[in-house]
Amino acid sequence: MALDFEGKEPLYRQLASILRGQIASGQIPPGRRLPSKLSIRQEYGVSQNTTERALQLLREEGLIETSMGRGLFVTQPEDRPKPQAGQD
Amino acid sequence: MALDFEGKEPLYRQLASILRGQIASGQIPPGRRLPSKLSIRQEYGVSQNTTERALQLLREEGLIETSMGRGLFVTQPEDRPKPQAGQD
DNA sequence: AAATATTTGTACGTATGTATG
DNA sequence: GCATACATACGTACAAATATT
Repeated sequence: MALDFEGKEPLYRQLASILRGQIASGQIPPGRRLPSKLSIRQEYGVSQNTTERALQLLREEGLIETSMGRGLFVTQPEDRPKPQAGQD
Repeated sequence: MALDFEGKEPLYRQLASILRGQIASGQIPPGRRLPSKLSIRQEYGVSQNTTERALQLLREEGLIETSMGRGLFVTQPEDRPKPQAGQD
């Protein structure tokens, strides 16, 4: 998956969608660590800010938890809140 | 109210708290427009980024709504979601 | 109608602090 | 002590929607 830099969908939302998909599909299973923010940034070619915003969305959705100095982790499904409307 | 630039509390949280207080106290009543992001930035001496993050918190809490090109508005209390824990 | 100003939204880059390994 | 990784914060630029002149 790659970002559409020309599209109207904001990059941080696109990035969030991609990562959300990887979590939903089990490609990155619960408890597993995600790539570091630096890796994500480099892989998708976006800024730290954009990466941060994307991750914050996932954090709000309860899909990931961040552990300072350790990394980003996929939450256990039973720990996730009920999804509200409008998260694609 | 002013920000404590030396304190350990992040500036964006401090700023959010101040604005939250102004809303809660009725100083800025429901339906009323808040100062623009530029004004906020200038008044408190923080960056756009920091202002944005503070406002995003309030947006998540349902205290404000933003209207592109128009401004930031205090939501009607009946439109706000039940407050979750940990919003000081 | 048209140009200008205001205001929010997105995005970049950079620097520094703090926690963990 | 050093490397890795997340967190906060700064400044800047431009796009998009709205309001004003």
